[in-house]
Amino acid sequence: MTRPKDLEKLDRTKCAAIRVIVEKGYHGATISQIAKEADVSDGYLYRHYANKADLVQALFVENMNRYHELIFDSISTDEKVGDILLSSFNFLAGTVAETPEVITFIFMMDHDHHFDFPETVRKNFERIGQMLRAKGIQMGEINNKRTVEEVLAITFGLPVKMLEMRRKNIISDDVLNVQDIDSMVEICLNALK
Amino acid sequence: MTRPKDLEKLDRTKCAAIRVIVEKGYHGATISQIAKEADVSDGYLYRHYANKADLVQALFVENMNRYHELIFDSISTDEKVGDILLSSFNFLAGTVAETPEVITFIFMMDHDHHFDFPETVRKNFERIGQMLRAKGIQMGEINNKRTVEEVLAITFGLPVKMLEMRRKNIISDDVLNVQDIDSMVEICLNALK
Amino acid sequence: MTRPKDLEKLDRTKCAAIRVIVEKGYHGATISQIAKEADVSDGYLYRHYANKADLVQALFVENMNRYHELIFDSISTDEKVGDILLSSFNFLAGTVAETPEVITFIFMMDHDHHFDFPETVRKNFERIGQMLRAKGIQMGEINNKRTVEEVLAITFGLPVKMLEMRRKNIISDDVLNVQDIDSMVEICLNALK
Amino acid sequence: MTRPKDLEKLDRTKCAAIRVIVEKGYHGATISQIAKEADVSDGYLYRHYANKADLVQALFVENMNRYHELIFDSISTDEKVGDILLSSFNFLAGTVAETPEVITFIFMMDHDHHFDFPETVRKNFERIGQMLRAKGIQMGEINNKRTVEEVLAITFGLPVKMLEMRRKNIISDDVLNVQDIDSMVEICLNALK
DNA sequence: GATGAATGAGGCTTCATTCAT
DNA sequence: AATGAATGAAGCCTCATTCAT
Repeated sequence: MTRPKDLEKLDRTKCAAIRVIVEKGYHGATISQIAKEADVSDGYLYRHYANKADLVQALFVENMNRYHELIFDSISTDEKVGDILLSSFNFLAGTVAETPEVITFIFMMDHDHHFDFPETVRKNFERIGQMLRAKGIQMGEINNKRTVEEVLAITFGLPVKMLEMRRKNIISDDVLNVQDIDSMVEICLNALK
Repeated sequence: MTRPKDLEKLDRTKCAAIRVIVEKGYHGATISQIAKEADVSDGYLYRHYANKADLVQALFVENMNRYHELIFDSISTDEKVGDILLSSFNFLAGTVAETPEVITFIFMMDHDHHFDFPETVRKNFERIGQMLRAKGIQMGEINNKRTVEEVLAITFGLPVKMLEMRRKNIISDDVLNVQDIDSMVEICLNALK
Repeated sequence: MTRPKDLEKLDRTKCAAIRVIVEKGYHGATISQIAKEADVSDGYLYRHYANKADLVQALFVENMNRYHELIFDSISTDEKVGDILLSSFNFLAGTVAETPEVITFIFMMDHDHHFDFPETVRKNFERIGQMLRAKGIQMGEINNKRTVEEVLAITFGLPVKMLEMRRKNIISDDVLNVQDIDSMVEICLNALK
Repeated sequence: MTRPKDLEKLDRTKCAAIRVIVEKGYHGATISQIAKEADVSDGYLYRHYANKADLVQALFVENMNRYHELIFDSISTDEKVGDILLSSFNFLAGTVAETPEVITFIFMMDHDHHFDFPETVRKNFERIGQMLRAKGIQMGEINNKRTVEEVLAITFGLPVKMLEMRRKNIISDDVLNVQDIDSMVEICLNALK
């Protein structure tokens, strides 16, 4: 698509898109409302994304990549899986604190059965699962009975689910604190054994 | 009193609704297609449900209640949390085998941020969480540091996430077998400690 | 598409469609304006035609078939090509007098390079050309050097062009009279020799 | 004074415009695509033509004038209508061979009911019709019963129709050869008698 | 009760045109 | 003069909902 002349304008649009999608859902969010909230014309969106689906895909990939880069970094520097989980959960908690819409947006798309999950993101997930499992087994943190699938469900799916439950106020609606994060790490490490 | 003939008709409609919603998503599913698949008129749906959202709510509540009843039964008869989890996972696996759409439907609605989660279902979840936690602590299966929220995330959210990952073929696409279920029980019990 | 309950309503819509298309052109004509002129909802059109292009195709086929049926009838009853041409031109002139939009509509579509000319209509044209040529050669009215293509250009294209020139007021804007028709027959017969 | 460089640029634009319009139709052709194909900016077009309609008008007039000049030349030098028709058809056939888009473009505009036919072109046509008729009657080639309208329909409309039928592959899709041209002259002369 | 034809608001998307650079 | 990013009006089409039969 077209290279934006005004980067701030495109950023405004991306934020507005995520905000509106989180508020109204993928189908509930309209291009017009996103444009309006970003103080941009409807047509502007189509100069940067081919269509609504493409816009959402791009936002998803961009934000997932940010998270996956952090995980890859952590995997390459940290010795123990516990430390990697700590980095991961801190990142998630930090994002929840700063831009909660972004995390919710990721959750929404991740759980939307009709969202076309991008292959690159899927591949990164698989690699992370394999690397975590290998390192965990080596360091005695993961039972080698655990499959890659289970490792991912425990280390990504479970925390995500807990954040989502918070957001939905199913039980409590407090913000995540340090103790919550330690608790999540402990739970995950237990589950992996 | 509903006549048998009519009950069969309504059942056809419910099944068609779940089938179409799972296939196309909430917004992708149209009243016309549901009616067509059920061999029923569009108007018929509006004689039983106020509107599309109401139809989905009713289907969700009906199916969740079926599951919650089983859990309540299990809680009142089984001694250990491990046995309750086994019942729960067997029920889920059985439903996946018989009518996979139903489980997928539940997942979809549970994760749809814009689905108006029914209060009765929420209440049941909370009670189940409290009862499981109490029993688990009493039987030495659950660390009393675990909150109700965490107990629910571990015993319901995690297995659900794993079933969903299977369905999405993130890592593997085999059907759940006995070993998978035992594995899930083990993971959950570990996580609860 | 759906069988109409109200035939008069569908007719109103067809007439309005042709009227608006002739007035504004295919692209200039909007579904909304057609619906408005027919005193019908926008959605009504989509219950009978898949989309705008389909609507136009259907109208074209319907009207061309009416003309082609007359020609086939005339071919099977009349001895001479001159008589067939007379029938044809009288039909065209009659239609111009009663519902001039219909003829103009046909002309417009026939000359629109981007109109997807229906195969059935094309086939009928080809058959008519072959039959006319055969009969004309047999009756000594057509030089057997004339190809089917030329016969069609002379017997259909030329009169159509003349009607169109009238409509465009290139030279004169009178209505066609008996003398004009005789003149057209004479010109065509000369050209075919 | 326009600079050579700029003239070449404008020519590129004109050719691209005709090419794209022929390929996509008037409404299907977008200013952006024309500009892109001409390797020119969108805005450039608006520095030479007031708007899209004006661009098309100008292209039409320019090309029609080229044709009409030839006809006027031929009328002033050739004795017989048959020779003028030969010149005309040779010119048309030559253009079809060299730049078929130009002829198709003329056809398209000539038959587009919503193209605002330029008065100057209309006037030239009328004059040509009158001159041809006068000369034809004087030389015994045209029956004086033929109106100007008919003369034009026969000498311009009919050949144009035949070229168009070729292009549409209604019957045959060969290129025009010398024999076809002779045939067209013969048909026209017959029709004029 | 049941039907399904009809409605029309509202969504996505296109593209001629403008104007700051 | 030339550019091309940005605009926003307007079009096509969908589909939840209604209501006369």
